[in-house]
Amino acid sequence: MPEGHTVHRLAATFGDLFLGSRVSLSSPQGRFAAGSALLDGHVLVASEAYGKQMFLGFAPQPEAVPTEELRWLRVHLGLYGAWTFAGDPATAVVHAIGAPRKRVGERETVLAGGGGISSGASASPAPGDWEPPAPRGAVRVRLESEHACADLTGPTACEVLTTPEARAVQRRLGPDPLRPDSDPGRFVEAVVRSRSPIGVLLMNQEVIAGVGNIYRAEALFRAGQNPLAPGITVSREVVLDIWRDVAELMADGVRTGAIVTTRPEDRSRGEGLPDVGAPRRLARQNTDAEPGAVAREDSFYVYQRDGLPCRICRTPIALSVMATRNLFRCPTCQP
DNA sequence: AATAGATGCCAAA
DNA sequence: TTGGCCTCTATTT
Repeated sequence: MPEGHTVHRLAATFGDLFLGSRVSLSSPQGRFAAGSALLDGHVLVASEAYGKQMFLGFAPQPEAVPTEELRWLRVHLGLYGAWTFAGDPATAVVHAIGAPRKRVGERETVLAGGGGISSGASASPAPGDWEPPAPRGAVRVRLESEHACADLTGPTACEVLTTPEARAVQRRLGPDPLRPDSDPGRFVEAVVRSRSPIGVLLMNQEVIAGVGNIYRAEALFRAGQNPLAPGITVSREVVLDIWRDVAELMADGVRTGAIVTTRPEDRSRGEGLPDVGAPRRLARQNTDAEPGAVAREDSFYVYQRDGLPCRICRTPIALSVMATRNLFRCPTCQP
């Protein structure tokens, strides 16, 4: 269950692991057999994220190929999609999973050896002898190089596109706060010209690309903004502040692999506030066990904290539904 | 064993 | 607004 920060990490991971390498593609599950065949044996020459979508560029040979002639694998993880990586022991440790999967001990690392999640006992093979682990579950696509492999499960979109087709997809997306070339003004104008609630606009990928349900809820809380307010009623200044805040939060997310929107002083473990309670459902963070990582129950102001007291004013967090998704809000702090 | 639910999104009504 | 899709995990029976 990724928002944009996860996809940007994934694109970076593919760059680390496969850029410049010839890769084989297969579809262990079978549902992407035709697409895999189109790219099988090609060289990865580009790895990019636009909002929640990742584009991997392939060329038939390593020699320079005009951009117009590349083939692109477009992957959108949707709600459940995930990538898992494995690599030989010599391969640098990298990061990134899509959907959080709480298997004991799982981290954002490349799994050395053939054993999958907890490869454990078996002696590491010599780098040259590395064999990728057997696919686990319904693997739509496997990318495999000499030293690493990546398995995709459960994507909402996975297809091969030409360059113009890929561009057409990208053009329909709003500015992505994680891309340096993005124009905040496009976001601001789209919001202040719309009668839709700002809580809907933030989830609209044509308005801003990469924001999902957590960043929506948290950014609106941090702005003290009622999600129901029509965009047209919000000042440009406030909208621009929201852009800047989201950009910073998401950049943190890329760095750490986890969404953390609380300021240290607002976390229950910190000074000051008495324990404000754990959520009843334990959503997962990729970095739970990481030393220094912020615990999941301290990471958010409102997301999945319905019924719990607001960290600032103690009013119970309210839950409703907006744009088909759960919306969390503090009725007092976000009037 | 069965079900609910998840950081998403589309098409049909 | 609703149903459908994709997959896996945690919770409930």
